[in-house]
Amino acid sequence: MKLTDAEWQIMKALWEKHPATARDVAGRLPTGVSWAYTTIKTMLSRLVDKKAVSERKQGNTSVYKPLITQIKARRSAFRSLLDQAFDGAVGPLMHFLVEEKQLTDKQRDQLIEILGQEDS
Amino acid sequence: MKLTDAEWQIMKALWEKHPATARDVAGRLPTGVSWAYTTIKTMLSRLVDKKAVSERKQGNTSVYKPLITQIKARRSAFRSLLDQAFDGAVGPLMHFLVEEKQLTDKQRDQLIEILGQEDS
DNA sequence: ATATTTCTTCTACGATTGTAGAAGGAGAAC
DNA sequence: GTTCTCCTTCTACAATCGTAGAAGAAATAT
Repeated sequence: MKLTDAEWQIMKALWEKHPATARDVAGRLPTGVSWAYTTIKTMLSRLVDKKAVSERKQGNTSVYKPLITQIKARRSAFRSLLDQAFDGAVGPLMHFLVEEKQLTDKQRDQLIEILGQEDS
Repeated sequence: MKLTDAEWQIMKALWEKHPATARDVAGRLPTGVSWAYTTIKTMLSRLVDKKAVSERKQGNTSVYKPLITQIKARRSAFRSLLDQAFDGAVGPLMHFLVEEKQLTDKQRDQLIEILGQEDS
């Protein structure tokens, strides 16, 4: 289940709060993303087609719920990145992170701590 | 510099060995990816347009070189994933990795080791 | 009842992506 | 010198993506 950039915006809004109407979604888009109401509806319809979202009529108005979890979407996006850019392996990614100093010292320490919590 | 899926394939071939002709690139695509020769040429042209690749005529034949490094492409892809799927922060990604058991024990230990090598 | 607002569905349209054929020039083989 | 082969450039075309207007139905407000 591969989501496009715009679809991620919609999904994020939906994960934050659902069920939600198109109007609700509009209200939860990050400031800076200001799509026409119908744009949001189009996106939602496409997501429904893809079975990423469910739609139910509440009177005259559609109410939407995510059908795929954020975890699942993350897994898929992560997999794609790994396969595409890091030879499909976590190792190269880790090297990248460390070498590129994408990790601040604080983050690194934090990470070590996380990793230390055996089976938390 | 955002690369598409197909463009990544071409770039990977080019990073592996360059300068390279379209024919060279063809020879280095993973088995399973079997594009028409002209498809590869089209991709290369688009990458030249994007200034991701340089093109130089060697007699009648074009010879290509990557203009952006793999590191740079990785950075960009990584950034996109982070912003899109992990609230733009490394922390959530790490949590994801650990919680999702995307890291095997061995990888985790390995990672801890990498992180331990202060300023390597 | 009428006017206004708010939804919905349908249709559209340019840009990008993946994929490749057609046509022609140039070098190589015979 | 004619035929192959290989390379180039141009053009194409369907699918997907980002974006949204038009038109009509329904609810709400006056």
